[in-house]
Amino acid sequence: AGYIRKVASGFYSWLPLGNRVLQRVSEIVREEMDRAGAQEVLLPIAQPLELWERTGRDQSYGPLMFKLEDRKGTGFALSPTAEELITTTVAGEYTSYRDLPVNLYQVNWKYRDELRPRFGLLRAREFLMKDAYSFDRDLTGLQAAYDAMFDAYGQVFTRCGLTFRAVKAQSGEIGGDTSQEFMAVAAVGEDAFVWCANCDYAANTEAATRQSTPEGQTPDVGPRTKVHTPDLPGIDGVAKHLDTSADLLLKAIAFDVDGELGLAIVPGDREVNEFAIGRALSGRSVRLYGDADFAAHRELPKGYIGPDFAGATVVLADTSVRAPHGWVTGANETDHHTIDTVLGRDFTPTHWDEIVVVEPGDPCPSCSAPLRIDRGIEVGHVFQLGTKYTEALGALYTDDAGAQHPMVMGCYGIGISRIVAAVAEEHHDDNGLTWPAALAPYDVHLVALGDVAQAADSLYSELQAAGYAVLYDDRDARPGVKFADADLLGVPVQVVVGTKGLARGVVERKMRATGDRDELPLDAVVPALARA
RNA sequence: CGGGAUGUGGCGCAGCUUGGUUAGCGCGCAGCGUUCGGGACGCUGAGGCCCCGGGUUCGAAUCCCGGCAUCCCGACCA
Repeated sequence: AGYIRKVASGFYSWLPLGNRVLQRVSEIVREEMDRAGAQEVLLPIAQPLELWERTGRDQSYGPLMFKLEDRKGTGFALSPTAEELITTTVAGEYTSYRDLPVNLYQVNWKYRDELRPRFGLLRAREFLMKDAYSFDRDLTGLQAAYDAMFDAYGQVFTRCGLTFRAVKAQSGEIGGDTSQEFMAVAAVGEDAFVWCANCDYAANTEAATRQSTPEGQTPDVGPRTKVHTPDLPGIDGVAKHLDTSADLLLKAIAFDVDGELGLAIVPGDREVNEFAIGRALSGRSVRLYGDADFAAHRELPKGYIGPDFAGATVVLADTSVRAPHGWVTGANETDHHTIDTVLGRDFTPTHWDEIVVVEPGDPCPSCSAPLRIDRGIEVGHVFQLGTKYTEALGALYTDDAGAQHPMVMGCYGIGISRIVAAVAEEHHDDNGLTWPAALAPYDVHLVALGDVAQAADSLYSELQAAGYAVLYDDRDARPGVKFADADLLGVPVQVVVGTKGLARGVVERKMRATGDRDELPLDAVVPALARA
């Protein structure tokens, strides 16, 4: 429809129509940020690499950053986000408890050299983002700032016409503790999220958990018995060979925890959530074993590790392992499993938690109703960061007793260019776009048909004088072309001035989204539009 | 980074297997004419380093080698 044009993978030019939509989203965001008490700033996109070295994120962000050098060889990065720069800025400008709280935001281009840009604007390498950063004296202040931002975000997405859901999130690279994502519900979305139709629980798949299983009775089964299970790759093969089902097997997934061996124990039909292991062992560094780890630890019988493996210092079991079964598990010996393996008698986990990837139908952790999974586009994300950046970069304030403390920080992002794509995804039909009024590039699409220039010109002026943004199609083209183009561009209200109607003193109005049409008196178009 | 595919006027594509006239089609664009309320039609015309660099050959869009770019799946990441 001529809104954007691709320049390179992940880079887009915004043409006149697209730019107008982008500006409208930006203005909505600015209004809601200002209303929430934030102040707009504008930071440089090219930022000294030295700044990123101070928090170590030049390494952890690494290849995701576009880097460049000036003529003297000083390194810069194109901003993928701006925690470092805003924190040093605040450290230089605000020093007293009397200065806090403060909340600064900008609307600016961000750059991330994604491994695989895709889906047009949904995952671009250059994208317009609103990033806000709050600084408070303490956690109470942070919570208030976070809540205000959360509410403002809801306003923004509602005004943009998106169907969205706020979900509990994993913080990821940015760091910090509490965080929530705003997902625009869309089948093309890259992210799956879990939600409960019965209560307000919602979380992305990394953060989602199911209701825990209570402690059960000890099952009445015979002694643990070793069986020969050669050449049986995978859980299903073993289950079939032993004439049982995958959910009665236990997987023992090896992971590294601060250099020691950990095992994650889950039923054979479930996947381990690596993030959940990290949460369960909070404070410790966790990483699932890969091929290189098994190569370095020949003593591990890969594929045949049991929950009682002697070398493991941490045995973290999903609570569903409490179910009273005689489990089939690895025998800690290649080509062998054991049957009738019983919790408490044959193995004892050191830790319990919810560590499986949630699947549809699992019980909701807060109300036990069946959970559902949908896909969405992440259009916003709010974080409670704490003092990770303010300590590293020296953003301190002096309290009323003269003591210094790191400021308590939050950060809040909205993908503005991504919203444009998400709204287009939700608001279109076979003929083209059907913009919500708040985002449309124009309020009215005025179509002149035939020899009506005088009437159409004056109506155009009249509408503009009344404050409407009007797209005026006065081309010398056939009616069908004009109608089709008007539908394609998706301006919410079409006003058609034609010779037939003009003879009766009327123009036709068509609502793009619904297709509803009616006639308006030529001399009362503005008041009629105002009533709608 | 692994797998798959594609690069030919502004856009969408054919031609390549089997090398050989001025490289073709649709849309779009320009001029003229007829049309004119749901993507009209006729005539005329403009517009192409056939992704780039090597090579084979009398001759390469076509065959060979090496790059680059783009898209899709996955891994990864927000």
